[in-house]
Amino acid sequence: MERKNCYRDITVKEIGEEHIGQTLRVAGWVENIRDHGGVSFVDLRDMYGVLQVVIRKTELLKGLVKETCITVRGPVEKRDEETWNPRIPTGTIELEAQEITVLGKVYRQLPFEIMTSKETREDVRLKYRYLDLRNAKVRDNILFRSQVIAFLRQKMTEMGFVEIQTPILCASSPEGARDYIVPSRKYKGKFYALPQAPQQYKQLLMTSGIDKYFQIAPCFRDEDARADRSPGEFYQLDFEMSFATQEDVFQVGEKVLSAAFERFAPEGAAVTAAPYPVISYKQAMLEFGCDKPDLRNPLRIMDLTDFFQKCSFKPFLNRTVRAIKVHAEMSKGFHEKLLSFATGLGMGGLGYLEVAEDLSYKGPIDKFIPDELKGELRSLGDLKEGDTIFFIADKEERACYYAGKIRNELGEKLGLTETNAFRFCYVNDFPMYETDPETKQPVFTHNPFSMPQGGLEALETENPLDILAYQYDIVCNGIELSSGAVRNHDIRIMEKAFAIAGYTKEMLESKFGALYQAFQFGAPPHAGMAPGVERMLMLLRGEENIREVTAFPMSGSAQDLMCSAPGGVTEQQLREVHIKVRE
RNA sequence: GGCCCAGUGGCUCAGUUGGUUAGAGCGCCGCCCUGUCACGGCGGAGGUCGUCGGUUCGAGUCCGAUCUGGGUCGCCA
Repeated sequence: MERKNCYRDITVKEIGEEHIGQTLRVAGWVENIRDHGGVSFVDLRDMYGVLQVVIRKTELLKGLVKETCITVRGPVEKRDEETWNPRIPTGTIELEAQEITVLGKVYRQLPFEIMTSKETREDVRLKYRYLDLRNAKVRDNILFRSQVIAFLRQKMTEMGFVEIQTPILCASSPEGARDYIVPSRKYKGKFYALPQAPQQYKQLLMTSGIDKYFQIAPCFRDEDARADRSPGEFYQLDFEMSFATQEDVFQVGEKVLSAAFERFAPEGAAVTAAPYPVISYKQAMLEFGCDKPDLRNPLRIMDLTDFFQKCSFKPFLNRTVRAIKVHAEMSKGFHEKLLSFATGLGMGGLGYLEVAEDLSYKGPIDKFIPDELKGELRSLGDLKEGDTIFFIADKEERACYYAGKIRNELGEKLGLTETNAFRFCYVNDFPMYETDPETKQPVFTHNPFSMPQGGLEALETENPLDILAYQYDIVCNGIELSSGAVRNHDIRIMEKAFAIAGYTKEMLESKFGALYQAFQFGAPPHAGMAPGVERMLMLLRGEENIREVTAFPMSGSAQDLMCSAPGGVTEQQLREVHIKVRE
């Protein structure tokens, strides 16, 4: 039991039938008042739960309204059995108030009702977030977040990782997202930047000889929001390991994520056990139509481009043809809805064939498939009686994209996609470079600090677009949880890699000076990743919006509606940092 | 920056083809009620319909602009 003081002897978490007969003091908020004239009931809420307070001395009700902060003293009593409330843990007891003291008075009408705050307009909730958080349903996500973060810390520490805080005020980095910048007072015209990720610091820690680093790291990016992406700041479970290969990182990632998901997933949820399936970027784009495969969906996309070049169906000639085989009952109405979904995406149509009992095909495309090729299609698609095979044809990139969308739609609408499951995989072998559509020159696809596969030799001899990077993502249920890479720790390979992307040695030296210098002094090979904390929490809680797992979120347009940030500053503050705001 | 949706008492929403004094539920205030637990009953207050401009005899409703919020594309190495 907590130490007693003038506010309370016990919390609602601790109080129980064992306290019946004792006179105790409890503190909290008035969640509800039910006034029956001679007797009244107050639901007293603290962080842990709700306790019914009975008031027989009517004068004690005076001054109480919903959400008044009070302390109550009186005997704990057993309720008559017919008045038990099975919906709360304290439902068999109540406290009879002998004395009530108001600790925090309510002076104004509340902007919304606490118990139903989630139904209120979001900007109003955010303006009064401290009231929104009084709602147990809202608050529980934040308490849950605390537990998950504590667990992740414990797990990483157990695995020998050292938590190290890296700077919040650091140098602006030219690559990546837009930086939040902070003007310097001491150096006129110079700026700090808030870190988009502790990327360079953690690599420098490896160079320092720290073997395994981690951090629940705040990251800041000045980009526009999405439902699953806060504008401004978010947290990553950032970690990095020396003398580590891709496989070593995979083992740590799957260990910590499976442990966390097994511990915190809803009752009965299936969680992928380590080791996770590893899917190459190329395979993901083919079989899933995107680089974020949702493995809850059993359907796979196949490529029938070559086959259809031998057939006479004109819309499929000189097109990439992807196909999805489904074994499920489908009504005419289902096909109509699916077709309108497809055309809604921009597709010209959605052909399909049904496999009949005698293994012949039913569908308008059948007559374009020569009889001698019908068997080939059957074996290519492993087609059986009752199967339906859908065809998606377009230019390669479109066909790939559409096939992915159709796969998702089929999986969901036919009920094939698992529910209450967390299906993880790694996606790896991302291309190192892609072509900039404007300049037609190679640019880094993802992280410029990744090690190219094949090292210096590949950079010197191969077409840059064919070079793969030791770059990988963790994907869960179609959501990218994390990116990571084996880093490029060799200064010569780095110079070459940046040269291909159009950076001179001088640019590399000036923009990434610290890494460039550090890697000249015996840098160890190292690798890591950084799963997003909010993404994990959203998955675990089934929340669609990142604000629901953040205590004090900004609005989508990057404002703190509660504290009015960003806000103006005084002329003096501006002068001190050498800034004049243009009208 | 583009596109889509929304904005009507404190909250959630209704409001027909442009036509009387803009309604409901919850909350709030007052009174009644000795076992409720989203208690119940009776009564009451509370709205320049986001803002500005236009069309019209007349605008919550139609048009234009703008602000705010949400979603999304761009963006997010």
